[in-house]
Amino acid sequence: MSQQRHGSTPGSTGAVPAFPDLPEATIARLPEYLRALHYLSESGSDTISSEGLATAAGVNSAKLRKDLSHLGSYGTRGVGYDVALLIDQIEYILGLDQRRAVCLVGVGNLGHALAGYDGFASRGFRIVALFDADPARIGEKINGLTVRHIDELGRVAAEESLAIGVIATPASAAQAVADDLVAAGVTSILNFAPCVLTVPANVDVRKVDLAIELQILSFHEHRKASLTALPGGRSAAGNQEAVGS
Amino acid sequence: MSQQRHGSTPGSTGAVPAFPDLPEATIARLPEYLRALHYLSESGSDTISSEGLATAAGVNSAKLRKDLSHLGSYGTRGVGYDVALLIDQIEYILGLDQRRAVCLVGVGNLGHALAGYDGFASRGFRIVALFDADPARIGEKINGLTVRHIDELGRVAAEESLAIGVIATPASAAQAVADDLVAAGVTSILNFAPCVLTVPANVDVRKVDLAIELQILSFHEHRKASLTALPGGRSAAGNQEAVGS
DNA sequence: GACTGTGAATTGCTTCACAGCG
DNA sequence: CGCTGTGAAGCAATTCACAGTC
Repeated sequence: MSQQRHGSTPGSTGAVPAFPDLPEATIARLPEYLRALHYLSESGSDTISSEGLATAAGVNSAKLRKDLSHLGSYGTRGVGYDVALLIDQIEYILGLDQRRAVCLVGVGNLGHALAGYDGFASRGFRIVALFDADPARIGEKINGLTVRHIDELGRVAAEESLAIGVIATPASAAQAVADDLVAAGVTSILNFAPCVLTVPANVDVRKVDLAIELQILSFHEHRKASLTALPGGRSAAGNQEAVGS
Repeated sequence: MSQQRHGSTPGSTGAVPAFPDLPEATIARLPEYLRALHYLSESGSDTISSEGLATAAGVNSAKLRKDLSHLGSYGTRGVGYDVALLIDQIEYILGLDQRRAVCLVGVGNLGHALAGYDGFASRGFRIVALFDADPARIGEKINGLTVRHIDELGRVAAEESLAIGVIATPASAAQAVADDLVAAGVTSILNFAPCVLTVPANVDVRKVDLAIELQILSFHEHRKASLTALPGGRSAAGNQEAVGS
């Protein structure tokens, strides 16, 4: 797949494709651009302007251009971006061409839904194993995968070169599961349990807390209500915010 | 991203408790502080230092103190914060004392899980209605609620003073559902569908895209892999990031 | 002495505005 | 002429460091 130069690390001797040093905020938006690009691609667009792509991704065009400029120069002045080329570039940067193996721990209410979510498979990931600690759940089949006991994690991780784990257990179990994942060599964790995880410095954790998202909206409701109660009732708009840090 | 400030309008005459003008970043962290405080409260702590609370919430103490200072002065120098008092304050600011009514549209795979998620009920919300467009799903009972046809949304919204809606439909249906919600008077939307929604300026949208979270982790995996392949193998740590904008 | 609250310094992100290219 | 790529300006969030308070 792609060749690639830019963003060489200070001491890089240039043999290995040095990894571009992207701002976190940009990284968090690349997946959204990718989604928009796939959509445009399916709609038959071969090229797209920064303005058009920005609209499809819900950002403004200056931000989009700056973000993409960090990846290198993949646009054509006077024309726009080549949709297919940009898709390849972003997928390469995100490491999606590798179809990473993901395991899911905790097959309760939410875990069940995640195990059956086809968005993972269609967007670059393979769920390769489901784990739970509850004996009653072991052996259950979900979407072609059998739920195994958490003790088997180490063995499966070795076989599948698991790098990403998803935690969908209750908060009380999450830290122990995170420890198990780390011990099994997992270096990225997506945590749905409402708690903070402690992990070694080389492990990345992202947290999604559904109640927190609602609470943030609740704040804005509260604010809007108190504003309309006031004299200068401006139409007072907050708007589309995407999750990401 | 929300453009546009909140907070007291220039001419506010101050009769109504003017709404504090909090930075977005602070707002997004308040729910996490609240969760940590409830945890500490259950563990029997009556007071907590900024250091202790920061650790429990996964942030550093300077940030926490600055965040809380925006709410007013609820700490005692030399001692720390009163846990119960701070819980009340944050719940008030977030508008959680009102136990807001929430409806959920789309009772598929993910919607099912959300409907059954007790974290909503336990953290300030009442799910009061479930909707779907698929006739086969109408009438189904989940967690004591009956799935209704989306056409009933307007009537239910009026009865329950619905302000928040959750969209868990496929992307193809999401915009139409958003339009219906807006028409029914909903002014805050939590969107799980992988697409950008267009809504009036007074409506807030937050988006959660599960595949995007994994893709961000995938990027970090890719980066870590390419770094360890390089000479100066720094221990290269990114770490705990919470979702929020 | 311990710990909060906060100005000042810093870092990072976004937006502007335009030069440069196709 | 249209549109990208980017320095420079502007803004927001984080961190520092310490004065103020209990």
